[in-house]
Amino acid sequence: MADLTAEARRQLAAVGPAALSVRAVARALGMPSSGVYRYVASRDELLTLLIVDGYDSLADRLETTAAEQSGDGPAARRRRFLAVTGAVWDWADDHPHEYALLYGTPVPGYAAPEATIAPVERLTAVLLEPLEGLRAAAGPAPTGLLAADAAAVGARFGNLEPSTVLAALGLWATIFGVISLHRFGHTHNVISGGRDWFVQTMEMQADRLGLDPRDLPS
Amino acid sequence: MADLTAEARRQLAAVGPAALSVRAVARALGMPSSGVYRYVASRDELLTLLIVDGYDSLADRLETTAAEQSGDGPAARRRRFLAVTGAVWDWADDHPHEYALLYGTPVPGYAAPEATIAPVERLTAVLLEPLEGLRAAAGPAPTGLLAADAAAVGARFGNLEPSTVLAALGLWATIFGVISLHRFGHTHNVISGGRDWFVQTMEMQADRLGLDPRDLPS
DNA sequence: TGTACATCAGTGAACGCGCGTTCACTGATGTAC
DNA sequence: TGTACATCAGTGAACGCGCGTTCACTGATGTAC
Repeated sequence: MADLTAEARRQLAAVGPAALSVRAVARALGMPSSGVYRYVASRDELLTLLIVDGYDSLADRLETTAAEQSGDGPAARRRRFLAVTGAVWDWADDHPHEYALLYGTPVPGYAAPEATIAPVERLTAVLLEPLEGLRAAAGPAPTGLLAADAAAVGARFGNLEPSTVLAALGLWATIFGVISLHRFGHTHNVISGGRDWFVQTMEMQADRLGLDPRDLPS
Repeated sequence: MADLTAEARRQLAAVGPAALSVRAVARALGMPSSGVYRYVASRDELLTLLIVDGYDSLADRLETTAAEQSGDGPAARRRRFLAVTGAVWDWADDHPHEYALLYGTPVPGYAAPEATIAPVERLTAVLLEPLEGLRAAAGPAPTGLLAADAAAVGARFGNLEPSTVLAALGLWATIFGVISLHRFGHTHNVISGGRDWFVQTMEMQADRLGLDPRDLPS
């Protein structure tokens, strides 16, 4: 079973989610294609396994990065914020097909299973943590339906204010927007240093969110 | 030929880019599958046609929206900015599969052809136009490799300052980040009113970019 | 310690499917003299 | 005005492919008495 997921991961990295086939995985395992069905009910279930696996891999990386940049002051929070967001970029760079599987076009007819909830929460938690306690300059409070959504998210993750949640949702979109535009080919002939763009955009976001800019190296 | 692209568009809207097949299009046209090859050299070329078509469709919509919101003052610019960005959301909402084709995972082994350059420039122009002349509060200037990129983009589209271009690139990422996260299923159980989120995020962006908030209806 | 039986990992053949693409062709339309 | 020829849109059969999935099975491993 471990061999199966390991091989599926390898195939995914090699050919991408769309071209991943049960038969190819079985072939690489030296097994008839039917053998895979002892472990997995369908191709969709195999993909689900890989999706959960991907979120876990990304969350692991971010948690490790956050732990390396621990500290309580505002400067440490800013440093951690930049390190963690940068780690998202780097993970996507190291795992382009996994990134596409998680954040690209969903496979048709596929509905995210419950199994993804837990690792996604880990992700959210580690991305939001540096923003805890922020109240200044985060921007306007959400209104309408969004106010309730923001309050719910804020309560679930470290008691963030609704205005901070709204700002954080914008940050969320910006992180994955920059990475997706880059990974999916929209920056060709526009931006030469993709990571520079990401980093400088994240610094802008840190300023916007009111993360302390003082006491930074260089 | 017009029938062909029209039918291909219809198929795309119905089944999505991944499932679009030469044979299905031919079938719908009451033609043997080989007939399509008189007009198109391969499935890839058909997809390219649809991509260019998609960009044109989106650019048309944005240009129309911009024209409806013409005017020169700062308030008009802000109104236009919000209308045009909102039109991106609405277009994606009306053409989910086209959106996925343009901004989702690229089809494997596919390289954007030159034919997409022109419509993408139209898009860029209409999105950047409301930002012309902005200098205040747009944020820091880009550094390193990105400075040259930003200068080039700024010169090509209405003489924007590098700092404005950097801010605009962040805007670009935010627009498509919000829409992609929403369209690709990441806001389930998080955000109930997708368009509200988009609109309020765009208002935040307008503030951030220094687009005049005065004189707005309500 | 030895036998009987159940469990379970893996086998191999087969199913039906739809796909992209090639190829030699037919028959109608249009043009040139 | 009439004939000869070229162009070209569309035809139909066939190619080889890899896919997901089912099904009845074999043979080894482990457990119970």
